[in-house]
Amino acid sequence: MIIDNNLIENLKKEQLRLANKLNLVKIDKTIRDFKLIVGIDLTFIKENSKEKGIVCFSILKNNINNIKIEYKILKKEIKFPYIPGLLAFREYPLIEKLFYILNEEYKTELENKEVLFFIDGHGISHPRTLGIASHFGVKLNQVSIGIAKRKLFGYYNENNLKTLKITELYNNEQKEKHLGYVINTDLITNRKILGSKVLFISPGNNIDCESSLKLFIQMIKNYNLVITELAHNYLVKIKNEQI
DNA sequence: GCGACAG
DNA sequence: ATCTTGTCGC
Ligand SMILES: [Mg+2]
Repeated sequence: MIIDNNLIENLKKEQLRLANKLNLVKIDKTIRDFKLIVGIDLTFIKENSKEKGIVCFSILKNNINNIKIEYKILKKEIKFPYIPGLLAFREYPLIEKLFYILNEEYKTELENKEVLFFIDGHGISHPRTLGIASHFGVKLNQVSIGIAKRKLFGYYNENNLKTLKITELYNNEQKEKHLGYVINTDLITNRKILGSKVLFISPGNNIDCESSLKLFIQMIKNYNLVITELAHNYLVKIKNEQI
């Protein structure tokens, strides 16, 4: 696929248009109040000299005294390249397809926003406050949070991260806009998460920074897992199996 | 012009 | 993200 500057500019405008619809609000619910927690990640393969993406939803079903995890995957050709800041245009179309399959099974829960989505990538911690987690949350009007392993955009205090194991991420040195948090995984667990010692947590949509952090930590404390990591590991597994 | 730059 | 051998640490 050939990407000219004109297309890039139009896609950036599309991001600004979607960013106007962001709804960054406090959520008083705890992690246990959500019927489902869904982790989203993708992997890529070459098949018949075509690049294909495989998306995985890891779905934690939180019934009373009964926690179950199931997986859904979908494979499709991907034509759009990876461009920093435009990740959603590569990965979101496939995510959306699997979302509509999920919607057949959990229509009510999704309509009532009783599903919490964690997406591998940034939320509002993005040059136009529209990382893939926000793109997803705005287009589908769902509650979403971004979990990224590396910084894309913003400023934070390295010393605070080192000493406090957590620090806030802002759009600039003047701290005009709070975009999320940078966490050293030592804060919550003694292991790396998704192969990383540092994670960037930011709101996708229908949630604010503080609630995003709260629910992320509650997920780890209550269920002893990071849901996007389950999706990631599942993809690694099926990739190794099919040869 | 140069560095930064999710997955 | 993917490719990919040896190598370091528990
Ligand atoms: Mg990923």
